[in-house]
Amino acid sequence: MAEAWDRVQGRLVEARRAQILDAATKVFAERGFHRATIKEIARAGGVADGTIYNYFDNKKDLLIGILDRLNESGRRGGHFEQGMDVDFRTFFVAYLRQRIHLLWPNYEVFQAVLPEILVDSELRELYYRQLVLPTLEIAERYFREMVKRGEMRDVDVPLTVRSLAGNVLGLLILQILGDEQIRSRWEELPDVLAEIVFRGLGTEGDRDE
Amino acid sequence: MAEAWDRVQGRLVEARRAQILDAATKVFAERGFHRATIKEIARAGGVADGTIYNYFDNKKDLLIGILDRLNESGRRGGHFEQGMDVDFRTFFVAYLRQRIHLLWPNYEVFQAVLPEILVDSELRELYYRQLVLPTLEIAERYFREMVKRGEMRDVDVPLTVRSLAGNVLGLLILQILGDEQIRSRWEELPDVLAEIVFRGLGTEGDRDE
Amino acid sequence: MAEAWDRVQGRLVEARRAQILDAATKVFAERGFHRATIKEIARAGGVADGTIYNYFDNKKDLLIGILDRLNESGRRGGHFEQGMDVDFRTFFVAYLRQRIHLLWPNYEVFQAVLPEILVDSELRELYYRQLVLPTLEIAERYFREMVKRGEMRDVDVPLTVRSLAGNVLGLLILQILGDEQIRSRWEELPDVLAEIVFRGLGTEGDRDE
Amino acid sequence: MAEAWDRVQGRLVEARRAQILDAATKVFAERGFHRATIKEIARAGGVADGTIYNYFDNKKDLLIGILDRLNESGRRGGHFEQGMDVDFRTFFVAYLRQRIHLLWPNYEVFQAVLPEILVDSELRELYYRQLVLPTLEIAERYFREMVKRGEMRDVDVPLTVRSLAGNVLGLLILQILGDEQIRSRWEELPDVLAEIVFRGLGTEGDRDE
DNA sequence: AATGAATGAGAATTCATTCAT
DNA sequence: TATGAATGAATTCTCATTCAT
Repeated sequence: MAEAWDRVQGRLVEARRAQILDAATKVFAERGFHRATIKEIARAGGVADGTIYNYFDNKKDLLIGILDRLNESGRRGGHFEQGMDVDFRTFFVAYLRQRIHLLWPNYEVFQAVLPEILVDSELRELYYRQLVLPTLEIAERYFREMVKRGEMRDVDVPLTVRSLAGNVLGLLILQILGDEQIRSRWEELPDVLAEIVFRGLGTEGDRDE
Repeated sequence: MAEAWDRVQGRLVEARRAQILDAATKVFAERGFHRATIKEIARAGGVADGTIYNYFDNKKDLLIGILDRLNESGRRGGHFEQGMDVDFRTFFVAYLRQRIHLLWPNYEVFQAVLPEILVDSELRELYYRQLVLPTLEIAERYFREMVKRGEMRDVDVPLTVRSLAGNVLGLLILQILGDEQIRSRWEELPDVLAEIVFRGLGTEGDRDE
Repeated sequence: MAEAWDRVQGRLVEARRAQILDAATKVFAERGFHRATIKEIARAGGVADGTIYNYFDNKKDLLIGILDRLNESGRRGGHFEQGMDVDFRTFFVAYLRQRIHLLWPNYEVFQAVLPEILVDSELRELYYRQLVLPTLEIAERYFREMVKRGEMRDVDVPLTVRSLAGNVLGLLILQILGDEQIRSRWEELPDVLAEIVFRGLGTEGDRDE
Repeated sequence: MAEAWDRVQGRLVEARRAQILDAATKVFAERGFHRATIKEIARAGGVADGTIYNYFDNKKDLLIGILDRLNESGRRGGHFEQGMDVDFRTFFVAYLRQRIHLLWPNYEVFQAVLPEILVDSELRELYYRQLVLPTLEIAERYFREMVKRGEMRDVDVPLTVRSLAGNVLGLLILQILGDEQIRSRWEELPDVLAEIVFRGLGTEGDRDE
């Protein structure tokens, strides 16, 4: 009995937390972390100011909450492990497509979270360790495997992986900055990136060096 | 006479503005725009709080001042126009190297400025229009010329250019996030990027499609 | 139920507003609008600084609040309409007495409010339109009626009315300036004013022109 | 020699003081004492901020300077002493006319000075003792003489004098408040006031009581 | 658990005054 | 004497957080 009650309670608490985090994400994205006020978030979430503090310790904790959800949704997204079976290029395009379709429709979450991450060393570490570094490491392992299998040239794996990750991150920022091309054509990005990465920019002559 | 005096005055004003902007850059990078207080900046710059307001209208104006300096130093940096004579790859690596050597030692300026840019639509537009878009457009013109000359494949110029710009921007952010690899090996980035872009990741087989 | 609660809330809000306005009136009168600080007003009202801003938008809004109360208390005061039945002089003295007994014990409110009104064009208009002009216009209508009825000479109604209003206003200012005679004998003012206005200063001879 | 030099110096100093006080009067009238800044006054007077402090101790001293000039110009204006020869009513109208023609064209000076006088007890006393009280006392003496000579009824001299002074003061304030009637018809005021004061408002019947 | 009024620390900004030139 | 840059005390206002109901 008590267990069942606890489970119901837990659900309610989770629902309320989610409701508040949704509101916080929205308001942070629109106004930025510092300009956003607890009052605004409370109103957006349909609760009272004080209620937020029943679920989160303080304002920054809301940001951490958003990061945690990002973390989870990242975990649920496709991973490099699944790409061991198909050939490299096929998988690479599929992975890029999946990532970009995960990021772009939610770029506001990043707009909400990234500025404060860049500014707060605690958040910076949290984000880097929990989200960025794991992804980089998985990619590195996958790339090394690909090199071993002869599906990829013997590139500098760490920097190459960072270049690719940075590429996506940088394009996301151009999107946030309001670039019209990216805003309207982001769905073409996976193919263009794959094209650059696999065929390079140069004409045939360049390949001979 | 009066002219000479005006010139001396102008120098003094410029020197004082620079002194304050240096301090602001430092403090913004360390603490973020919002956490940074005018008092801190004043102390860091060795002036009184009020003195800052003799040179800048308000706190945000300091950020705009930093952006303006960025704009100028960007103008002084090498440009694509200069690359019309040498072959594409040679120029590309040279250009990347120059850019990265301009950005990396000053990545704190970006750490100071970028978060607030992402959050403030006025700054966002200012930064995008004055710094990002012009660079993109010059690069596009250069790329089109290279395609016409047959030195580059007939790629999607706008998205390709944005991919490359985004790549650098994203790597800069990984640096800000504290990535150890980039922090210690950033000087190798131009060559690695060029390698990816010109030779691609794939083995010979990929090139035949 | 909800209604009842709203009513209770409304009462509490009104009480708190009144409490703050009382404090503001006191401090403004003692120190003047500009020298008065929010801190002083808060302390005088027994609330925290921030609480004031839960009830008023800004410092000037406090002054407007005081004016509004003045407006209301003015409305509750006796009016010329009530004087249509009795003869002119009887009513005039009664009206003067009532007005002066309303103003003098609260001359501090005017000391609080008038200086800033004279200086701020927005307040000036607010005060003139909401308090002065309506009174002048009602008086004008009444005077015209009295002229028509033959109870008053055919005087220049607008300027006469302004002269009488100005007379009271000017005496109030002499009171504020600390004039000892007025301070100690203000209760005699209605009769003295009526005497001047009805019998004039001159001896019988003057009346024949 | 030294004397002549001193005299020239004195003139220069007086001229500079006047120049600054003119500027201060203008700016105080436009913006009010507190909103007016030394910078504005300096600019309006064509001098540097610091120069003002070579002639006046502080900001309030500017106001006292304005009051002193008012005092002097008041002394130069016509006085009750001159009215001993002509009959009361003739003199009264002439005096009112002269006063009003002195005050109205310079009502801005009062707008500059009065609000702060009402608020600052030191200025209040200064103004009252140096300007108001002397005038009241001279008028009282004159009125008593008129009563003695049988040219005036045996009125309550102190309050009557204050009523008349207050009348003018109050009308001046209605002018400052922007009353259209007074603004456009102020030149008629002396006659209207005299009419009220000498003939009263009532019809013949009232005079018999 | 939810509420939202009250709190007061903290920050940006203003501006009278000083003083080195 | 005139200047005007520098100063920093003082003030308004904001808003995260608390807590009595």
